[in-house]
Order: sequence, then structure tokens, then C-alpha cells
Amino acid sequence: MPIERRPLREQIREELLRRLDRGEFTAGTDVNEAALAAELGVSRTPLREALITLAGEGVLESNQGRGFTFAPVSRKEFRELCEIVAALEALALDSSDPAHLQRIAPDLLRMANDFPDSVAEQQVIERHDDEWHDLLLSGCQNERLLDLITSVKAGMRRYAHLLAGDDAPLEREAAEHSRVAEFLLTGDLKSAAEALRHNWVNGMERMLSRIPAS
Amino acid sequence: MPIERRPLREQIREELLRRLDRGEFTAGTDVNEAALAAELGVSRTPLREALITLAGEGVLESNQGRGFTFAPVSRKEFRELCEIVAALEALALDSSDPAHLQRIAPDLLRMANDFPDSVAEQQVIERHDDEWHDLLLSGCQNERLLDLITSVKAGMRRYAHLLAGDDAPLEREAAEHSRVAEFLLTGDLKSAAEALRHNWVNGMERMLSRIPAS
DNA sequence: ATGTGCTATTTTGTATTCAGAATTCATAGT
DNA sequence: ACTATGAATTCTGAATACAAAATAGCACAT
Repeated sequence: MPIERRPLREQIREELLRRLDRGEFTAGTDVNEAALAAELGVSRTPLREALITLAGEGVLESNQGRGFTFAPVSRKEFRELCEIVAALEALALDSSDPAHLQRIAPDLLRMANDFPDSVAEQQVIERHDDEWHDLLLSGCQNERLLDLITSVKAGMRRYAHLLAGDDAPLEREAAEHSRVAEFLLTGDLKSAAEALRHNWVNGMERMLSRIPAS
Repeated sequence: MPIERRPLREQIREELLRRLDRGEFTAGTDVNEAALAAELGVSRTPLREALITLAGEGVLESNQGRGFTFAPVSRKEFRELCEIVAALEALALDSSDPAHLQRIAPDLLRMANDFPDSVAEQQVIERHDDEWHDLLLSGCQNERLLDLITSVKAGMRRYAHLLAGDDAPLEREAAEHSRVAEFLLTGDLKSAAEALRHNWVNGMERMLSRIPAS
């Protein structure tokens, strides 16, 4: 097996995203580079590099002379992000091999049905959801598109922990995933893409109330 | 007037993009940080920061221990990028205020008609095209989407200079812009979005032959 | 001629240092 | 008490320094 060797900035970026998932950073507050670097046990240089990429993904904002701040959450932005991801995943579906989609449809259906029960911790639920979407897009040949989707989703991680603890959405989510999978089974791509978009928009509406009014 | 004060990394990024437009960097070659920094008259730190953001936008690739290389161009990637931008601009149109679109439609039409003549230099043509698209999206409220489009388009700049010198596409482009504008005039958003997508896909097909076969 | 192992050089990745901007805090004046 | 002014401090932005990895060159063996 190849030994993993990745630049520090990437590891830092991922660690920061993990902490974001856990809600360790409150939106709107600014980053103290020296303190954070010390906490992570690295120097400011690779930390800043990670911060810059995160700023490019919309997770942080950078203000001249004032450093980086965790971008404030807002219903407006969350709506915007959902619309973007919906469009991008729909495009990815569009440019996937129909045969492949039909092949993975049973797996998608199975995954949708045995969704984690509501007592599972947030982390598990999210991972499950991610895996479903990853499988869904596994046939997309447009690499740039897949990268882009990953990047935009990173920008949504700030909202992840706000969802935690609400059970109702879970079954709903599973039902919608099933719907998408069923359309794929019958080869009805158009409807599948539509259902997928509906999943995002609907999921968004459900979560919206949990986001503090700007 | 407020004095402009922007971080060095942004200025460097833009300068690099400008040079890319002029075809000063050949795809596939790697960046020598020290040399480039010296040439730009800055230190390696802000240069690397710019390189990292450009890598995030797909302009560069970064390999562990080997630094940054200008991402190679390929027909496949160009096709991918066009599809993405087409989808994103269509979404932007979708989430624009119809009234505003109808209001700017005459201007869009005018701009499309007095496109720069074929002897104009590439720079002028590109600027004109950009302005048209900027105006088109001026009514889009989805800020994240606009940022994303800008970012993806940055990734396309590597292909800009490959197009230079071909006249035929020009009139064609103008005609298609007119079509979009006319649909907007009549308020037919659906068709306008369709025509816009066609413009991207079509423009792509036209340019494809100019890209060296991977 | 080809390949292997070693050394020297170059280049990246990270740490540290330095200068200047922003913020804070205290003080003086109203 | 409240505002304005200025020094002290903190923090960022940029430059420099250092360590480790990669590359290139060369001698030597096959």
C-alpha cells in the first residue's frame, strides 16, 4: 500500500472542516491564527494556506487587515447553496451513463431504505447521506463537476450542526432518496433529476427554520 | 475616493490570470516559485497563496513535493467546464427577477449587435463577451452562484488564447447572444435559458478543434 | 550501452521573523 | 459622565530562513 503523504495544508483544512461539523466554531467570529496554529501544533504558514482555500470555498471570509472570519450563516445563503448543489447534482446525473445508473439503482434503493435510525448520532447520519450521494454520482465522468460539487458542499458544512437533533426530516429524506432510486430503476432520468432537485429544495425548506434569522 | 488596498495575493492572482490570457504560460509546465516571485517583485509567501487559490479554481495542479504545475488543457476538460458554466448561468437566469431581465434585454440586444469587428484584438473581444454575460447575470440575487461562476470561468482562462485569431465564431456568437436577448424581450425565460445553454455548448464545439488532442 | 548507487544542487514545504495595520486601553479635556 | 487623543498591545500580511524532499549529475559496475 502506498504511504499517505499529503501537504499539511490539506490535513489542516480537513481538520477544520471536521471541527466545523461538530459546531466548534461559531459563525461570525474571527480566527486567531497564532492561537489556532498553536492548538493544531503547526505553524501559521500552512494554517494560513488552509484558511485561504477555505475562504475560496466560502467557509471563511477574508477582510484586509482583519484576517479571516467564519462566514456568518444565513437562510439566504443556505437557500443559495442548496439551489446550486441541486443544479450541479442534476447536471451530474444528466451526464452519467444511464446504464450505470440503472445498475446502481438497487443499491441506492437499499441504502435509502435502511437509513440509520433516528437515535444514531448526527455524524453517522451525515456520513450515510454522503455515501448515498457519492454512489449516486459515481458514474459521472465529469471530474471537474465532481470536484466542484465537493467544494460547494464544503461550504455547506457550516450548516451541518444546526440540523442536529431533529428526527422528522430523517424518514422524509429516506423516502425521497427511495423515490430517486425508483425512477432510476425504471430508467426515467428526467424524473429522477427532478426528484433529486426536489430533495434538495425540500430538505432546505425543512431546515430553514433552524437557521437563526440572519 | 477610497484608496484601494487589496491583499497582495489577490493582485498576484489577477496578474497571473492576465498572463494566462496572453498565453504566457504553457500548459503542463511547472511553476518555479522563486523565479516567478522574483519576476513579479514579491516574495514567495503571497505568491504561493495566489497559487493555492488558483489551484482551487483548477487553473493549477499541486503535487506533493513537486509544487505547482499549470494544469494541462484537454478537450474533455473544456467540454466539462462549458457544461458546468452553461448549467450555472442557466440557473442564474432562472433565479433572476423576470422584470429586470426584460428591462435589460434591449441593452443585451444592442451589445450583441454591435459586437467588435473581427479585426479587433482578442482582448477586446473577450472583454466585450464578458460584459455581455455580466449584464445578463446582473439581476441574479444568488451571490454565491455569481462567485462560483466567476471562479469556474477563471478555470477556463487557460483556454482563452487558444481561440484567438478565428473570425468565423464571432458573428455566430453575436447571433446567439441576440437570440437570448430576444427571448428575454418577450419574457420567454425558458427558451432564453435554453438558448444560453446552446450558446455555450455550441461555442464549445466550435473551439474544440483548436485544443490539442490531449 | 545500460543500470545502480552515491553526491551535489535545486526546489519545495514549513517555520520564524519583521513591519505595519488594527484594536484596546488609558488619559486628558470638555 | 462622555468624547477625543495617543500610546501600548495584538494581530495580520509579507519577507526571510531553514529543513526535507526531489532532481540532476557522475562514477562505477554489469
